[in-house]
Amino acid sequence: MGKKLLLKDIARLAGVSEMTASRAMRGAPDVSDATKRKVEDIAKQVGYVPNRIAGALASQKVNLVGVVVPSLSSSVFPEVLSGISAALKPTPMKPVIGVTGYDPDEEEEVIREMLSWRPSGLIVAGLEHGEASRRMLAAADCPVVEIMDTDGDPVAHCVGISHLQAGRDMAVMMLERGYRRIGFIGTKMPQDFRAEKRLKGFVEALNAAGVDLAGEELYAGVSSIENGRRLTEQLLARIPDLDCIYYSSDVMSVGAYMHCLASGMSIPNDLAIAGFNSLDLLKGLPMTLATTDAHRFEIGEKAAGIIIEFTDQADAPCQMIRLDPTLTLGQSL
Amino acid sequence: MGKKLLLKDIARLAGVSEMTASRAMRGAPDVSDATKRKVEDIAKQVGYVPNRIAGALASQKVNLVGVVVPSLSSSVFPEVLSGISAALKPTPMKPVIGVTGYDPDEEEEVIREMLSWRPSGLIVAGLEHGEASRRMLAAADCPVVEIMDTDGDPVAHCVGISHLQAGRDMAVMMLERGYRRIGFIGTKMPQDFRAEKRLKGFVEALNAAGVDLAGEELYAGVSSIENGRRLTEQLLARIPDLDCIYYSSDVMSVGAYMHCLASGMSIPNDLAIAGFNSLDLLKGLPMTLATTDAHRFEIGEKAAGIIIEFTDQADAPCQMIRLDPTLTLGQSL
DNA sequence: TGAACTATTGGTAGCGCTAACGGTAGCGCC
DNA sequence: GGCGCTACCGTTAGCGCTACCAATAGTTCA
Repeated sequence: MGKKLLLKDIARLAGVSEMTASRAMRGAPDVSDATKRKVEDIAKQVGYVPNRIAGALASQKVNLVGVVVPSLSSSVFPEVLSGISAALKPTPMKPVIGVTGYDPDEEEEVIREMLSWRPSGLIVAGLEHGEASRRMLAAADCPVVEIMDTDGDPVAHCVGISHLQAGRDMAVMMLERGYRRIGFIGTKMPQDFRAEKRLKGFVEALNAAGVDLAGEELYAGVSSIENGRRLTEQLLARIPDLDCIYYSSDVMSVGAYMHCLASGMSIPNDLAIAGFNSLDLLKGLPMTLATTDAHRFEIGEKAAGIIIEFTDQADAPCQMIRLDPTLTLGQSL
Repeated sequence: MGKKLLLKDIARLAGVSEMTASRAMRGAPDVSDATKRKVEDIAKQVGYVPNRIAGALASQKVNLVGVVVPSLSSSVFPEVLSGISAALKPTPMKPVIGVTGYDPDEEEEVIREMLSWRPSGLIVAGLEHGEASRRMLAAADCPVVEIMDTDGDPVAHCVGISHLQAGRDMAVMMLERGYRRIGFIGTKMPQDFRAEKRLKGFVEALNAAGVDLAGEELYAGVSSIENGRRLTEQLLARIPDLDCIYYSSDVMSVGAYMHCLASGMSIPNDLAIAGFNSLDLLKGLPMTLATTDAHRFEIGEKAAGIIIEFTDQADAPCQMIRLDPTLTLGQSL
């Protein structure tokens, strides 16, 4: 184990002042090439790793961007993260991930934790937060971006799609294709506000056409193929004449597909299905399933872009970027 | 935006010294309940968020555990993370995730970045690292745990399974079931050392029984159902008499299943398949597929346990925890 | 030649918080 | 009263680094 190398140690070894060593390490200007090389060589040789805690405190700069998401287990947020990473690549900033597990209290704690490190920016999924969380976000002295969703009242900048719209679009599409006995299956339902909004928009558009939602299964647990399959079976047992089901996630609609495969039902003749998110999972299936692309990568990219643009521009007017959900019909509708 | 509230501000507002306010905020002892409550109330009221950078520098304590993984897009590492989070729950430590994208240079940078924050511990996936990375890990003045894999020469503590063994076990199983024309399909193949080890053990055990690997597809891209399907088709086109294929991942074997569904092949009669990792993805399929459970959650738990156990016990002897890969036969072999 | 520059280096003073220790008050006890 | 407690609170001195200015040497130019 190391014996705690400090900047002053490598300064001494290099025969320069601490200040010069610091400049050399950071690639700051005003250091001769020779000195810089010497310092760097010595640092590498002895395995010096600068203490950023001290550096950050002294410079009042932390090149980290907090990213607060509810979950990493589906590929939804990892893809948003890819977008963020891609956009941050040419800058010195790095993303730091916090996971809330769809729990508002946990979210509050994660946000507090993030802000306590005084990041250069904060990206938070969703518009729904506890009172304390909202206050912290509003009072943060770094740019804050709320992502994924634009239906609501953002505290700060905002990049996302309208999930109400996504739900409406899907309803219209299903009605157009002639379905009338339509159901909905969702997971994480009290907690996943975006799925709830899709359902709301969906039902709204159905009603506008004089059609009622024929039935729904709302499940508190996670999305999975298994649950998709089980809940589909369950809903069909309750309401056998359904001709179409809208799922809160592609993972669930794949489960439905599996149910149909296993029980010999034909899609879309016996049952039409549609999911949400345009997950990779859908690619490679023998049949393409209807879904909606929420532009996750792009959301991440644009959110990071806002952080980059607004660093040290504290009270700039808040931006709102609304992307269009893109519906794919597939062969399942 | 806030006007930069400092501890001294809330101390003044509460009519106590900075030190007392600090103790109250942190729940340190030697503060009367009345004072503590007063300080906390004021802090909450004005929305004070402590500056942990300063706190960490002063106390030389950072309650963060770095976790360095190659990817978040499959559910492999998120589940390891769950295990880590679960184990850290009762402690004040929190995980911080770094993603390398299977790139050694990126890994070096991520490790350096992590260590520069002086975390309480570091968990790194894999045993293969660049020279500089190894040096940093060896010199780190916090416990370091390498996870997933035990076949190699750990720098530090180590928790994982033997992938050689996993490969061997699967070969033995396939031979037992009577397959002789056996192929392998893998992704991320030069970079994913663990998949490579499984292949090595697999081929070794086949050879030991006098059987040669009948063919293989090694693909540099990512695992996906789509790629599993495509590569299966490709391999079968090249070597039509294969009766069994071992995949580097369950995602890929599901792709194979899709290929069989789409082309009317019967599993395991026309083709037997097996994957790896016992992903959730497999649950809910009309047929259970052979796989091996690598105990990802448990690996995360045990790794975090080591960090907890060895904090401030710098030069303790390195532990090595080897879990047993658990093979599930399913209906596909 | 000397003033005015540029390029490079060093010293000083914190950044915002906490460890460590030093008080002070209140109590019980002999 | 004095001693030894316990409970609480304050003062001092940094943590390891960097911003900011001053200083020095080497050049250029009028």
